[in-house]
Amino acid sequence: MPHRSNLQLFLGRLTSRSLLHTDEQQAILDLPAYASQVSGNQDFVCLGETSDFACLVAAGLVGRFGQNAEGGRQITALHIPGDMADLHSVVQPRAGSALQALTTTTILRIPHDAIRRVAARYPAVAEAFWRDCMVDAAILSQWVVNVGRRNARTRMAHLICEAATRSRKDGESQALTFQLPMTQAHLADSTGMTAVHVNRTLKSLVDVVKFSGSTVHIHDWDRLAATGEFDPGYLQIAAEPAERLRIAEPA
Amino acid sequence: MPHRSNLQLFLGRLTSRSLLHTDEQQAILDLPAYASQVSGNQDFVCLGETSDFACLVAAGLVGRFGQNAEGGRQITALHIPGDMADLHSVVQPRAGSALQALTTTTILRIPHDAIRRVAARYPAVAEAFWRDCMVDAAILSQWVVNVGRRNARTRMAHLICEAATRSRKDGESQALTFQLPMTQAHLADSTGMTAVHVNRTLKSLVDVVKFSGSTVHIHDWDRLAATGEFDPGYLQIAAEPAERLRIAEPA
DNA sequence: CGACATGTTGAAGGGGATCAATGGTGGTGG
DNA sequence: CCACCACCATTGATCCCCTTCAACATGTCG
Repeated sequence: MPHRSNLQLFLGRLTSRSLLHTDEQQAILDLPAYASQVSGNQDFVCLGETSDFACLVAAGLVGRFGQNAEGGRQITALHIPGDMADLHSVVQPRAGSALQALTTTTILRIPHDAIRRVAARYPAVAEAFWRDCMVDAAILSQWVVNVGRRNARTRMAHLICEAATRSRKDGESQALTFQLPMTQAHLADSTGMTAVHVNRTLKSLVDVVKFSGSTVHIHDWDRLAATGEFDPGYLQIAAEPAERLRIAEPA
Repeated sequence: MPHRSNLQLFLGRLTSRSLLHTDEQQAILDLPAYASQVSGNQDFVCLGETSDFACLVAAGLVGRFGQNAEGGRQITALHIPGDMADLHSVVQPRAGSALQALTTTTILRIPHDAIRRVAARYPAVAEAFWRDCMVDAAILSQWVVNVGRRNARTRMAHLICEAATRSRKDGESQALTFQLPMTQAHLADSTGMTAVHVNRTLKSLVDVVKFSGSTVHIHDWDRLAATGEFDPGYLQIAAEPAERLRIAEPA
């Protein structure tokens, strides 16, 4: 199956927080997936739409968008490759916000039916799905704090720290260079700022972090994390297998 | 059992969105619950703490709190009676944010064990729990938009509309008077503003909505909803039983 | 009655928005 | 191969929403 490696990436996300047996892992890898390309700044899930599949990001970058009455856009979540952008749609099929590709993106559509079948057969998988959704919620909660109670520099630094940490490959230490194909307008929509002010803020951070095209170079992680008031705990990235949880069918 | 009516309220929340059979409903009503009082401005779940119970709000008001480095507080969620304030803790026992009573509050502590047993025995209940958590996430997502892309008047109006709609009793139409025991400082922490500016903003809304102590009087719902850009869809309050979902064990 | 939380009001300042223009850069087609 | 165009980054000038600080009023509860 050609999509195997992408499902593997998603499985890696799950197993970094939840303990799954090999048959359960296999069931996830065997999920049917239908690839499609979406070009930048194009919605592939629209507000209010009812879908019968969930979207796994295979490559590129996806943003969840909200909007105010004047048309001002606000990104409420970012999804990088390996993320299931709308796993919640399994349990709540009517989309409460739009999903848009921020750059050319490949997504795998996975039918809700198939996901539900796996979740019904393996309670530990259902639990892992639920937990994954709750990590997204924890991130959302941090974003409220970020936008509500931090100034521009801190917001921007926090966003970059989060993106860097989430981009980290399983087992690796913090990468100081990673891909983040966002324009300054996207950064503005993520932080509740203006594109103009994003530009000025990035300039003020230039000796700590630097964008070159779609790759980010962090020169001083400690300083970036300090100015971003960043504590990675909420991302629930288990360092040790022992920290991974399994509630279903206790041994 | 003395806590029966509170569990009934929680059950009502669940069944307003999910279809549950009578035995499943009964299992929820039979959950063990240990009441405790918390006085205002007092944390009862602390950041980073690992808990083995979830907290059902029986009376009063609860806020989930985040903080920035300078000590600025940000409320990221409000929980009214009938809400399980940290249902997510079932699947993620380490608290990512603090829970604080905003006024004198009664909470019922329900052991994770018991909740897990019910969820394991009745998949439809597990699904209802998951769905309930996703409604909280949808609210969180709206808060990001609110704080990120709306001005003070709109923010405040939106918050009040949301509180009013959530306070609505099952089956009733929109109440124009309801309890919301929050100080202006609490409102400020919920909207990412200053207490001073909350005061001025409320004054500018005075012919649409008015606080008297802890009760809110809405004089003109339509105008309040319009200035708050409020669309209740995200709260997923099913008007018709037919809109309620059940995925497990399809008929 | 006194202490303390909460609400109210004024004055001044700033962080970020807004508006507008210019400079890069990559893609595309003639 | 270059002209053109769309998109993105950058910079300056001005404005205003909201913050900050400070004082005072009001209420409430021991």
